[in-house]
Amino acid sequence: MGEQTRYEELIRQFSAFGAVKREMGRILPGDCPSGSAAVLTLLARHGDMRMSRLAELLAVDMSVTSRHVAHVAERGWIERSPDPADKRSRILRLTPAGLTQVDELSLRTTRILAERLSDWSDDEVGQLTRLMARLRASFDDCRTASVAPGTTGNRPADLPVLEQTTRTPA
Amino acid sequence: MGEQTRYEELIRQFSAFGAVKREMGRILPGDCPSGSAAVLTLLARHGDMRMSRLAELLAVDMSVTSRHVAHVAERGWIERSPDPADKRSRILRLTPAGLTQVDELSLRTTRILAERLSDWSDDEVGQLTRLMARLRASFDDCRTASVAPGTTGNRPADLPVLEQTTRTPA
DNA sequence: TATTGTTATACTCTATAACTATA
DNA sequence: TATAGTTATAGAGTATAACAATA
Repeated sequence: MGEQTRYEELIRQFSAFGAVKREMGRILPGDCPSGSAAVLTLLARHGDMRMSRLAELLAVDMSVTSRHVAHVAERGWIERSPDPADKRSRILRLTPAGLTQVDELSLRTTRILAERLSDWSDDEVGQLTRLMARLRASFDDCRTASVAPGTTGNRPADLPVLEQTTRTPA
Repeated sequence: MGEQTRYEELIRQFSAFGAVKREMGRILPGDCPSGSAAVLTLLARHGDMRMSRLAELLAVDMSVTSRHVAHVAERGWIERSPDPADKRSRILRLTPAGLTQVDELSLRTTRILAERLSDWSDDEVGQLTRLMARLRASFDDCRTASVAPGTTGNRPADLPVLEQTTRTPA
């Protein structure tokens, strides 16, 4: 029973998180919605990559990735060059203009967080970051585990090996 | 510089949280999408209320609330009775069928969390819950603060007075 | 035959604005 | 005149399925 209640409270916070997400979205540049911002940010962090890898990092279907990528390509923020190793694939690369856009995004999001979380300690920000990373990992693990061994399921490839802190992954 | 990096990592987790949200959404009943589920859950938790109060708790525009409410009303999960005190308003109340639906939702969401978070300690679940609640409060506070004093901005009325733990709200 | 990527279609959530009824 | 709520419209994100090109 206590377990049930505990999860229900967590679920309520999941639902309420949408308000935070929307608030963050409001400060984005007009022609760079959250989908585009995610593409640019991941390319800046992980470097050049193929569509399929980006879809994996975004954890969305490749059709969705394709649309986001088309949007940022139209604005000159990325280039799509053919992959010499596999002519079906395209290599995505951030352009100088794209890098500028990434800096702008970083500036805006950092600014709003610094404002909203002004009374949070460094440790608290770190705790939330770590727990949310672990939450995603917990969901990813289950997904890959149920995809059937051998299949190319989505891996939590973005996770920079964050310590599991209190517990070992069993 | 370290502050910038810290926030950027948190933002990345915000973005990645969408995958968790979508995964949770997949296990909902076909005719009860997340918007409807949120309405039912809030009514079960807080009791009868008016549209405006529900919009406040959902932290979305009342036009959005109106649509969600219409959806659950069409399915017989809630009743809308006129407010004797103000004929413009309607009082929303969960029906027995609505309560059954809430139980079903609770069952499904609790089950998936118990599965995915099987290796989380009670303390870790509590920490994440508390930090996400505080995150929302931090964003809500700023919003009400900038709405201009006296205006009816959205209050964090859902927050069950969770302890601010490490720090006092200043 | 399987995989990479694109496109068409459809659904959900959201906000803005116009509108009705009541305060 | 201001507020509670509804509805119309538009924009963003996502998934499924059909399709093209290549492996």
